[in-house]
Amino acid sequence: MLAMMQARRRTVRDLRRGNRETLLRALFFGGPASRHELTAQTGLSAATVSNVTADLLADGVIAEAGQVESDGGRPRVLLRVNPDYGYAIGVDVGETHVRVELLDLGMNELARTDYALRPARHDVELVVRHILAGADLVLSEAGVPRERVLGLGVGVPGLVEPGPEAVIHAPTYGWQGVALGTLLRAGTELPLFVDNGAKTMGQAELWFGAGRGASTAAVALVGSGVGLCLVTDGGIYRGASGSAGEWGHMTVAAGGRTCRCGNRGCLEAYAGAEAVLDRYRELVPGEEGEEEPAFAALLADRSPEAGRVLAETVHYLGAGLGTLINLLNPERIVLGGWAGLLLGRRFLPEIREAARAHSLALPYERTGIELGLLGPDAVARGAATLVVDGFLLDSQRALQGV
Amino acid sequence: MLAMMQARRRTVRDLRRGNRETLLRALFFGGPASRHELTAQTGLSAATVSNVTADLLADGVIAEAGQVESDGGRPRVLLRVNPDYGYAIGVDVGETHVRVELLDLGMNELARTDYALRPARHDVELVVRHILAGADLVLSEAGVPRERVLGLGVGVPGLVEPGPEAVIHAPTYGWQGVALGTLLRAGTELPLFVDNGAKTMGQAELWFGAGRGASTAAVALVGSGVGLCLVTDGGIYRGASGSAGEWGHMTVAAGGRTCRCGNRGCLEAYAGAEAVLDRYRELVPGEEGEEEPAFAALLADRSPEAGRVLAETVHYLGAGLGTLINLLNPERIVLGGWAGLLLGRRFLPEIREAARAHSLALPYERTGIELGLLGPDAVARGAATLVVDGFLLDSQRALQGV
DNA sequence: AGAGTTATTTTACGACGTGTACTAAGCAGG
DNA sequence: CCTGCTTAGTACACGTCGTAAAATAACTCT
Repeated sequence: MLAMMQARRRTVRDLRRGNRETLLRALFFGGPASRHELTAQTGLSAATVSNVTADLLADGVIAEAGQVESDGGRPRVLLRVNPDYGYAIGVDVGETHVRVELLDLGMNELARTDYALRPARHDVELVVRHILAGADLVLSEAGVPRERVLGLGVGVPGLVEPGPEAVIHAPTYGWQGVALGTLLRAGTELPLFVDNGAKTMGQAELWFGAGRGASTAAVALVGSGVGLCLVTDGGIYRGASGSAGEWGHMTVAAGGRTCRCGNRGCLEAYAGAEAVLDRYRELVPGEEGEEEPAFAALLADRSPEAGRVLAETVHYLGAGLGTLINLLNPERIVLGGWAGLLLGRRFLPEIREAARAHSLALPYERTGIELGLLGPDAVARGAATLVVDGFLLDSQRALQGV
Repeated sequence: MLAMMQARRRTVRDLRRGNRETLLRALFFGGPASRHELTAQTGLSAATVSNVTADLLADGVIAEAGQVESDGGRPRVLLRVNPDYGYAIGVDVGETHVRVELLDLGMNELARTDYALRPARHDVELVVRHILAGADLVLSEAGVPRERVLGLGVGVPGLVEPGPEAVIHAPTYGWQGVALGTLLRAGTELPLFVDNGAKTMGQAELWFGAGRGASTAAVALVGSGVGLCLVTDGGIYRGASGSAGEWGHMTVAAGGRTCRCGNRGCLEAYAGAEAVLDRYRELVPGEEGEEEPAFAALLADRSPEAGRVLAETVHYLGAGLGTLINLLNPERIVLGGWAGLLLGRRFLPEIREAARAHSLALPYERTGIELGLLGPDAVARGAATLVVDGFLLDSQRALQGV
């Protein structure tokens, strides 16, 4: 019922909040800008820009940043987001480590710390302790007072149900219905933002990487497994219960190989690094070693067996990408994740060709397929962007309750 | 750049427009309601409801609709959308006919007409003439003056690029870059809304059928081919260039059967009625007849061959649905289209089971898979809803220019 | 120093939504 | 018939908002 009714703007004060947000986003993404430029960028009148920026200045959210000389007129005063107004903590709960980063509002990294995770031992309590200890550590290391922290963002594997409990289902970790939000809440007062790691990485690429400027995109995270972040209208698309983007388990070969999820013919069973290495070892038996070096070695291997496995991988990846293109008609697709980047660096033209072969001509032409530009920090960085996004949405309330 | 900046509310008048829209949608979808009920439904204050409804009443957009007795107080005055404020024309350009319907704002059908299309002869000029003649006919038949028509909605097959030209690419029809919008514009002044038929059907199911109340949904149109309407935030999702939802050509069996699109392993090559019949005829040779009776006969056929073909169809359909569930995490999936309804009536439990087998447990559980509730008129009816949606969005401007 | 130019801010104004007080319109009971 | 009582809807004063126009600020150029 409520569905098609949509927009729920109410009072005239929402207007102010919205325009404040618009201006702040323009400054955050558009770098330093003068009030004059802001009127052009936002479509607001000069008076409103002046008015709202005065508020933002008074609150300390933005600051003046020098002037720009003019050729015969009053010089423009540049404005920018005050990097020290607040800070965001981003956490990446990965397969082999928990990484904690502290960023200011200029997205400068102030401190970081890493905790190694023994493979296949992902005790939830331990991870929670790492996150909380890491947050304490980076804050004290950078000398940032806790009350200026806008929040703690966490990128985790698996399905995350939105809400304060942030219930996680990550079979690979043995996490079944883990309420990470509740567990973290017991140890910190900070606002929490928990989401799937592919989604946080996706927002990082969208804001600062290969997804810049796209309002409709898909960011693929190909690592040991396969994840995805769907972007619609410039924001992460989460679906009805937060699990949208489970690309890795789409069926690309009905009745095909068995996936670790139990089904058959999943994309992940063909394109995930673990599965690729499995397929290779079926052809050329060898001992199991660490995944990343083994995958790199496979890419360097010029044997026909390696070539066959990789060609197959590209083929199925293309099928998966083609389905994304057909189904979602994205403006851009970003290929990321450590395995995705390794594959892409060598095979991007082939991957594009495979995607073309598995999609309709028109949407394919409208889609740019690019490699991710952010390194291995993208997940933690993206987790911090969740925090920052909340701040941009309502900068007035952000630090009030603390 | 502009992507993450989003909301662009500007002036205080947008507020009014938005609240007017909210109220009007509440009345359109929530049936007759008193002002008092509207305050609860919309969250607006009683004063604003009174104020805005006064505007709407003055404009004739809504009307009073009797009273409701009370148990000891002033009785409520019911308000409803004035069905005769404006009218919408919906057109379905189908495989075998062009259907034109005239609806009032109460979504009552006032008139309709059909033009048969000889199969495989879909001359664009002819279709345009049918549409224009049909519009004239239904208007004169119902005695509706042209200046009270809110627009002409058309559901067509294939990819539709948004914009006034409404360029269509429908290989099955031999339509390559046909600017239907331009062609229609030459023959009528009415506001035009051209979109893919699966999308129009989807919005019809969303508004009045099995999709009611869902804000995230996928409506599948399984006919001779396979189409889809994706719904996000209660509205049709179109992607970057309008072609989102090309579900029929997703790869479900990499390297599998050749599809009429030229690729291999497309869902449509397994689940579209044409392909199903082809597969059956490979097992049991027979002459080609009309598709719908042949498909119905196949469903009635209890031979092992028929059973095998149908089981396979259900299997692949389930793979396609499972991918939708994984990727989009919809609240609801509606199975429609003539072949989809025939299949679903007999095999809905099996289809659900196949979808379950091809998706992750959690999102599957959150998704309701239902049969479409609207009959063969859904495409035309949905085309009219495009018009109505435009009216609800800005009822003030809707009939002004005419 | 004065004219010219461009960037902000101030001012006056009209539009909006809200809360409060008020009016309208019924019922129950004497 | 009249007196409370209840509920629905409206009028009005108020504070907020964004805007256009006018004013001011802060430069450059001559």
